[in-house]
Amino acid sequence: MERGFQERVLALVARIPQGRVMTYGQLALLAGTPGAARQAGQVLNGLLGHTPLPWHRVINAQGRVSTHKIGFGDVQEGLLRAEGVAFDDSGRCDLDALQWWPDDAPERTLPPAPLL
DNA sequence: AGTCTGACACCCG
DNA sequence: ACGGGTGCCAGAC
Repeated sequence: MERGFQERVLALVARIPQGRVMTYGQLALLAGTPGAARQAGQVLNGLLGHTPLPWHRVINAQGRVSTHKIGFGDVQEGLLRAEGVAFDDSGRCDLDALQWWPDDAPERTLPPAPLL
């Protein structure tokens, strides 16, 4: 049943707490495939509308939703707002404050610590 | 500081 | 075996 990458991404998405977010690149990283951010996006693209998973809690590294193309932009933003996520005028949210990392994340998949 | 562009990486059908 | 795709990053404007 294990499909590998896809299943791991979905498992991660399922764990994102309400009011928090993860990025595509982050999902790929934690799924064990750094650089496969676009594939993470493709995985999510498949389940829009027919999934119990909190797909709307996944945004891009710029802190903005990437679903406008597919017509789910407003929906996603609305769902996040309902959870307390604030978006500024340019449609961005504060990733530093809202991005969620699993507590059991291996150290090498942790966010780069500021060295200064 | 903000926005746009192009090269790049990579799983899945 | 091959190309697409909800991205990412670095560099230019």
